[in-house]
Formats: sequence, C-alpha cells, structure tokens
Amino acid sequence: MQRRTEHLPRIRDVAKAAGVSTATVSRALTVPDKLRHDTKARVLDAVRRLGYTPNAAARNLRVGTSKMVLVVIPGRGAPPFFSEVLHGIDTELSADGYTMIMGTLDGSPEKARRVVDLVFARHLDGVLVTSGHVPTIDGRSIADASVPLVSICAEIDAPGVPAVLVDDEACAVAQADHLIGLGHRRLMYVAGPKGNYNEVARYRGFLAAIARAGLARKDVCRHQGDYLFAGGVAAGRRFLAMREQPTGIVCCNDEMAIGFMKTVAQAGVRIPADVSVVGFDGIELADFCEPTLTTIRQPRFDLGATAARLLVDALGRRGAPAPQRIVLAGELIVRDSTAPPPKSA
Amino acid sequence: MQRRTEHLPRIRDVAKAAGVSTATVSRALTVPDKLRHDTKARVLDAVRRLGYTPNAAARNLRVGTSKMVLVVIPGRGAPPFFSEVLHGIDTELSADGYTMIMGTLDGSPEKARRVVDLVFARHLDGVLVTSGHVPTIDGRSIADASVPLVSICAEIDAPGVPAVLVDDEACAVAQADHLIGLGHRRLMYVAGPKGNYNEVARYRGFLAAIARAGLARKDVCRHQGDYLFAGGVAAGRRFLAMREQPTGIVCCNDEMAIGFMKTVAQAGVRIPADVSVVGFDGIELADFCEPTLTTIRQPRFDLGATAARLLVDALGRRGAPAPQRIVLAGELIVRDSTAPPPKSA
DNA sequence: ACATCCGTTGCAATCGATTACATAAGTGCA
DNA sequence: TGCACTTATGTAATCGATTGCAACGGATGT
Repeated sequence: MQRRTEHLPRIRDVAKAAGVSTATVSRALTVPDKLRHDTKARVLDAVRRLGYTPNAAARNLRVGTSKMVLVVIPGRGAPPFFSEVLHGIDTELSADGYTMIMGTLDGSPEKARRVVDLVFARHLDGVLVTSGHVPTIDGRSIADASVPLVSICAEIDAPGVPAVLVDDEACAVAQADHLIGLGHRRLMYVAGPKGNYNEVARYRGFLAAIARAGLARKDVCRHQGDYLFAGGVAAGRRFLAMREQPTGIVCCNDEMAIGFMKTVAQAGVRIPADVSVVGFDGIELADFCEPTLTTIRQPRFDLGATAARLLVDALGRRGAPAPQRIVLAGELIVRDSTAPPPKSA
Repeated sequence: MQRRTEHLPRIRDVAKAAGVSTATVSRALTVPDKLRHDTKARVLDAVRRLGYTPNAAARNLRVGTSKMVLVVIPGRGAPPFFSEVLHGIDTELSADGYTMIMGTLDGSPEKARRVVDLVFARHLDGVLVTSGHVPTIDGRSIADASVPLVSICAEIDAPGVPAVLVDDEACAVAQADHLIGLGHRRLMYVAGPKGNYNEVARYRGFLAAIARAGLARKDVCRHQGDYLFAGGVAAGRRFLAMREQPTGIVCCNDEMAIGFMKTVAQAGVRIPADVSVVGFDGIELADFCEPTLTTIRQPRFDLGATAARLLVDALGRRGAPAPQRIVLAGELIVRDSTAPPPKSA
C-alpha cells in the first residue's frame, strides 16, 4: 500500500475546513458562478489556506480528459529544425491550458511502443505528428485510437487528419531553379532518409525542375542522405572523390548542407567559387555558418502554432478536427553559398 | 456526461473475454509470474485480441504514480544549449519507462503557475530543474511539494536537492586565463541575466582571474547581457561605440558570443586579429560560425543523463534522492576566435 | 395558506484500475 | 485419510474528484 508521506490535502479536507460538501468545493473551483458569494469565499479561502490543488489523476479519470497533448518528433533530442516548431506549439497550447509531452522517435521499437501506449492509455487528449512519422508497433498505429490528430510538415494517410505544411515540391523547384538560373548544369541532390514524406516531395520537385530545364540524366546524381550532419559529410566525401564534380548541390535540408560545406571546404574547395550549395529549412545555423547558406526558409514557428491551434480548437469542440490542409509559404533566401559556376565548367 | 464514442476496451471487457476476474487480468499484466501458465496465456491472448491498454488515469489514481517526469527549462522553445541536455535526459528516462514533460518558463506568471500546479496536482513523479529556475508562484514553490527534485547546471537552495553541474567558476577562470595568457590586458565581460546562478558563478571566476593577473579595474568592463543572441548584438554595438576598445571579450555563453562576433564583423572588425572572443557552453553553432568560437565545452548530454539517472534511481527506491553534488568536467576548446592582441594595443 | 419555482447545496454513484483479504484448489507429509 | 501449508484466483474496497439527482429553503403568485 502506498504511504502518504506528506498529507497533501484532498478535496474532503477542504470541504471539512470550509464546512461544506466535497461537491461544493469542486463547484467552487470549476463553476464558481453557481455558488452563493459567501459560500464561494469560504471555500476558496480554505483552498488557499490548505494549499489545495485537485489531484490530476482523479480528475482525469472522472472527466475523461487530461489536458495533455503529445508531440511526436523524429530523431534524438530536439533537432534544430524542430526547436522553433516546438516553440510555436508550446505557445498555442499554453494559451489554452494544455501541457505538452514530447515523444521522440529514434527508430527503436521501445520508443514507438511507449508512444503508442500513451495514446491508447488515454493519457492524451490529442497528438501532433511531425514529418509523417506515425508511431506504429505490432500493427497498432496511433491513428487507430480515436484521439484527434494533426499532422505537421506532412500529410499522413490516415483519413481525415488535418495537415499544416509548406509546399515541399514547389520549394524544391525553387531550390533547383535558383542554381539552374545561375547557370549550373551539373547538379547533385543530397536526399533525406528513404521514403520520408518531405524527401519524396522534394525530390519530385527537383526532378521536375531539371526536366523542365532539359538537363541530361547523366549530369545529375542523387546521394542518399539522412537529414543529419553526418549525411552531409558523407556526401562531401563522395563529391571529393568524383571525377567530374557537379557545380551545384541541392540539399534536402540545412544540416546536411552545412556538413557538406564544412567537409569540402576543409579539402580546399571554395564555396561558392567552385561549387554552390543550397539548403532547405532555414534553421538558425544557416545564417551563421561560413559561408552563409542559401536555403528555403520554412515558417517554423507558424507551422507549429497553426497546427496546435487546429488541434486545440478541435478539442474544445470535443470533436474530430475538421479535415483540412493548410499550406504555408516557404521562401527562398539567397545568401553567400550560391553563385554562378566556375568558367571552366 | 462524457460519451464513449468508441468503446475502447476496459479491464472488465478483457476479464469477460478471458473468463477470469479483473484482478487476474491486472495481475497478468503486472506480475505475470504469479499466474498459472494457461491462465496467463488466455488473458494475454484476450488482451491482444481486444487491443487493451490500461487506462493511465485510473492506474495513476490507484497507485499514486504517473511515470512522468517534468523538465523545467528557462526560455522559449528549446534553446540550443538544452537540446543535448534534453537528449541525455530523454535517453535515461526512456530506458526506465518514464515519459518526459517539458515545462518552459518565459517569465510569465501563467507559465509558472501551470508548472507549479502540475507538481501539486501529483501529476508527476519527479522534476528536473535546470539553471536554478525553480518555478514559484504566489509563494508556492515546486520545492515545497514532496516531489523528488534534481537540479541540473545549478545548485538550488532547497535543502537536500542533488545537483549535477560543471564548475562554472573554474571554467570561467579558464576562459579569462586563456585571453590573459595570450597577452590581453583590456577585457570586456558579457554577462548573463542578473542573478542567474551560472552568471553569478562565472562572473566570480572572471573577477578572480583578473585579480590574480593584476589587471586594473579600469581595464575591465562588464556588459549586462541576457544569454540571447540579442544580448550579444547589444554588446557588440556598445563595443563599437567605445573610445578605448577592449581586445578580449569573455562571454557568459555562446549565443551572445556569436551575436557579438556577427555584429562587430559587419562593422569591419576582424576576429581574432583585432579582438578575441571566447564563449561558454559549446553548442554546435560554435563550431560552425565564422570564425569558429573558442569556448568552454560542457558535457551537455551527460549533464542531462546523469541527472535523469539520479532521479530515476531515487524514484525506484521510492525515497528522496540522496543529496549529492556531481561535478562534471568542462573543457576549454581553443578555436579560431582567439589570438594575441594587436601590437598597437 | 398553499402550490410552484428557482437557486443552492448535499448525497452518492461513477470513472477504471490495483490490491488486501478471503477462499478455493492443490501439494506434501505423517 | 487428514492436516498444514502453499499457490492461484475471486471479491470488494479503494484511490480522489466530478456530477446527476434529490432535497431544502425562500420567494413569488394566486
């Protein structure tokens, strides 16, 4: 049996202190208008004196909600891209009294299992899913629980789930067109993890752009990346080993772009004189690295905030979120990492 | 009355399906060894068939724990310094089946109130506090609830709270000594927010170092900062406006150092030829900015992981954490932002 | 004076799981 | 076979708050 080490006050202690029933205490805290003035005053005074806070588990059990929202994030810790997204989410959620739980996914089944269990344990009122990573284990997906979902930065194939995202494909076209417009004809595409929602859409945009520009397939290569710094480093190594090096590098995200730049720069390659690099995301780092990185700026804060608002609204209506697709604008930011290709090329 | 939109299975549904009592179902999931083989098999099969997950609120209410840990973080979103700390925390917590709740503090009373309420609502098994920011509102502090606490990157004045930190003062001495050793005699100290635990300790170290080096007070100035990029920018502006500019800048954290560098570099100041800058923290950015930043590397992952382990151990023992003070090593990383002062100085 | 109605408050059921205690079934030994 | 003892399972109390319904008192209307 658990021992109550410190007798934290319960509702019945407050009731006794105020000389009323527990029902009245509960009402004083939730529907104060329905009480007589003096009763309410007496109760609230007792609440303050005893330092009473309603037990969350008991309330959750009774009312069937927890005021908690899970945010599912791929990768370890809080990757640079997501910090601002989280900030946006946190801001909106807080405004409505919701608390945020972070569920990081690193590919391990244990992590996925705990996330799925949290959802099915009804510990959560809603879930925000990023980048299409819908936690699934043993064939159970969080989309199967009847918990409101909103997707950020991706559309997921569960029916009726609203999504907030930028137009990855169009932005990828802008990336490639920028280099092509500068005169680049030999391009390398540094991809995200295989099958990743954003990767797929961005690659599609890339292919569309090079097709439109009439580039030959042999002038374009694709390097399989992972969205991480390490993937950019690997891409850089491969670049250095190539006989006929591309002059323009299109990276699927900023982290890889920066890893690439750092790697080839150390080998004496000059950016943008020898090779141009364009990233995707617009993380802070992109404006501080050397050279500063031309990239696609995503409205990270707004992505998070908008999705959170959608979810909170749905929860307030106690219904499923209205299925919709909100597309926010991404923007090409031209900085110092891109220039026309060298004459010799 | 709440409506059960989708009849998610309850323990009694499983009991019925397996032909046993609810007690047996509960035991099959928590103490499987105490059941006969065939009974256990029958129950677990029913659990799987129905897709049963125990309701978290009910369990929490009954057993008095939630397997949730709150991490209190100052500032909005997840500041660069904390991303790795969070990663360390998350890794340790996950390993023991704990879930992490993030409580960001932005100075607003509402945020503080919700954090304090969470604690007193017994919604949490333990709390990790960073940088000495103990949420307090209306005179109630989370240290008053009888919830196990562990402090990261600071000691807090509540009695018996374990702390995991680096020796800020010694590291600050190393920062200053590095510049002094290079020959700098006119220094500027860019401080963190007033009264911040780390700021205080680091400034103490700075003062000790300049005293030992016999620098005159007039050769040293202190700029009030805020740990943010903006604070570094302000410090840079002030630097540019000074008649007799210092040659060495000691920053209380990396973000400000980078803000400073970017600001003065835009005005034509060369780093490290004209002025040397040293930061504190060792965030990723410090290795990607231009020039790369000499700084103190904190073992960020380990700070988080160690603290989380301490807390989890205490929770496992169902007691208060053993009060202790774990000091991890910080390390001076010399990069390109520091060099001897210009001859003319 | 009596019926009616409204605003307050209390009583007790309820949310869903865990677990102390009771009980039934099985095991070993004399 | 009978008794003590262990093991497996069921019964029902319990965690702490919320809330439908009942009850009560006072005001109003006829």
